Amino acid sequence: MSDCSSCGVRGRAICASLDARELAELGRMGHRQRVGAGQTLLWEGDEVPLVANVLKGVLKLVVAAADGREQIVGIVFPSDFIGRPFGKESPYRVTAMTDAEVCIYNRNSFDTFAGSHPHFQQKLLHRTLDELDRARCWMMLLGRKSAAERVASFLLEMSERLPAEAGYAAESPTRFELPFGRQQIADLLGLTIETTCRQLTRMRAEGLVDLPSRREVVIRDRQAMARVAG
Amino acid sequence: MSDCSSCGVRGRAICASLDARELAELGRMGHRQRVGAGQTLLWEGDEVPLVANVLKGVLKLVVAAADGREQIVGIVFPSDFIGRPFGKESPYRVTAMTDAEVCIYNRNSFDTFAGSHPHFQQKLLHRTLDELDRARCWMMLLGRKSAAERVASFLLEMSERLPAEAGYAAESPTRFELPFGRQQIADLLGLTIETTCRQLTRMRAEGLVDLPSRREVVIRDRQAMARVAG
DNA sequence: CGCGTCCTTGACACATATCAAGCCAAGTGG
DNA sequence: CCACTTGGCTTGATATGTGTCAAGGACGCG
Repeated sequence: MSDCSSCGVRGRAICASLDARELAELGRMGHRQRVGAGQTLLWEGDEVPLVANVLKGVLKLVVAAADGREQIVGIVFPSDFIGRPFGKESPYRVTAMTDAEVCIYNRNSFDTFAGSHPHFQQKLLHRTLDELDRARCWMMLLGRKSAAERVASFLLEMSERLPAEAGYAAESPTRFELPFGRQQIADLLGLTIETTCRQLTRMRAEGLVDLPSRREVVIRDRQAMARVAG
Repeated sequence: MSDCSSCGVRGRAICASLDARELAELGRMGHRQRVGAGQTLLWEGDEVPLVANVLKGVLKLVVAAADGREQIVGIVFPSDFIGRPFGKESPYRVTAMTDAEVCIYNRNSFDTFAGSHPHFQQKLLHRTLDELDRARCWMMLLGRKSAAERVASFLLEMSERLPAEAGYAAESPTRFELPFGRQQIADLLGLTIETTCRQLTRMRAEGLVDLPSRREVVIRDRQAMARVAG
């Protein structure tokens, strides 16, 4: 059982639509859990019926082929929702990219709760629609964009979606720290690690970005970057 | 105002969750409309607030870049739902691939109706979740699969999703007619028309498929095809 | 029959993958 | 504090799959 009143994402997660009594009811059904970086919370085709809210950290949704190729099909941040409500098994793996903390619910109880709280379900629908839009834009990137365009698009999207860290400006920060390494950028962009790397090097050489350390990025010319993103 | 009782997809579309009284209410809000092949129902960034159900025909959802490159990010069949409820503009274009017929609703009225009919909204959520899963699997295809794998995956998916035409077996038909031409297959797979074409020719030469006419497909070796699909 | 559109095939170019080495930073143990 | 190791990153050389450009073929339609 979770103490929702102390929850860091209270107000941003789907739970925001609940009043005190409802929140208590849902809280009794869920519990917090830590997930270490690299640990997998949910396997594709998993029987385990669970859904969750992200409290802390960043997780990836991965579709893997039999031969080991991987494509990251989504990234979830604090206050985002994880899982496949309503009986279907998850078609993708959910793995933590950083140390994370999630609030887990049994899917059946969650489904029942959602079914009897329309406002809550509506929130879930909103989120799912937004996710769908994002996924579809990403399909354009994967299907039609060049390596340079992909990397530029990626950096711009990250600069907007990454939760502002302490010390960085909140709105469209120009400097941010990626929660993952080169291979994972490649898996996200549908490229190899080498191509990804070369593009980053080139962009640094051209003065578009600065890369102070492995995971830090400074966008030096946002406009030019947007032009490259296509 | 539509006559829902005579609707061809009554029972399969989201409206299936409604009783007679509710159906009448929704019916008063909607009206049928024909959309000719090639005609665009909805433009990306469109202000027109509408959503719709597909009654007949096949439509594509397209994301286009400034330079003309296009990526099809979804295909909708009869009983499928079109549009972006809850205030956001559609991020993609919706164009008919065949002569089609849709049942159109004003988005605001639709939102209000959905908000007050939880069962209906739940159906919408189910559909959206399914769409999202499908989109994510497609991302794997676009990001990581070879041309041969893409074409094979495409043919298999079409053989399952294409509404069975008269004269064809209903379940996973081996013979079917594509509702679109080579360029559109290419836009769907993130390939050029030439590459798509060559792969089809190769598969025919290898005896995997038969292509009796431009739009007809016969899968001759489903298992081998699945193996190629990766 | 002639015309237009879509499809197919071919030759070639090029972007990205692949293979292989080396580099760098952080950690570990002496 | 300094070798040494390790894992991730970067760079280079080369291969290859897919795109591009161009021509020809098939089909449908007036």
